[in-house]
Amino acid sequence: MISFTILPTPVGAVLIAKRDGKICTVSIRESAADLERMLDRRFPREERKRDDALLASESAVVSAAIDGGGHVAAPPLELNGTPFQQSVWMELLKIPNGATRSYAEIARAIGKPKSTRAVAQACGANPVPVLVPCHRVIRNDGSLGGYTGGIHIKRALLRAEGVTGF
DNA sequence: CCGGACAACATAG
DNA sequence: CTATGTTGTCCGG
Repeated sequence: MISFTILPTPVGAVLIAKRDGKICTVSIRESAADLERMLDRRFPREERKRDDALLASESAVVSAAIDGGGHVAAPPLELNGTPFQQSVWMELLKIPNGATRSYAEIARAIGKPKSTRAVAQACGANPVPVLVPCHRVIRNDGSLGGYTGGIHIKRALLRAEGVTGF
């Protein structure tokens, strides 16, 4: 059973889904309809129910994070993935609000300095964007790199955190 | 500065 | 096994 909520934000419609008391998905799309479709793909044959009240506190955290300045502790996350992906996501959680890292730095941090590109893939596979700050990972040369759903979202998130120079 | 070639690697199909 | 990608480095223009 998946409980979810949808909230409007400056970067688009955001869906937050919870299962067994932990956040399993955060998704940013143009419209609520796109989000519903995303749920169909990611959780086929899984009972889903919208419950805004249940996800009220999480909504506040995500909204604060998107607007910047939010410093509420991240809620429990359900991070299912390969061992490699999990190590990358754990590393991303260590990046302070307003700071950035390069893909190469993350690769070094997890002990696999040559896996920079694989790190980028793991970022793209992050099921919980915003809460796991994959948007704080940029290129070595200072350019933004890419972002699932569009770099405009990545730009907006970074700018909201006060990151400059891009 | 800009484009092209290529190395390196986890994942998906 | 092959293709791909949120990279990085090197080499010519």
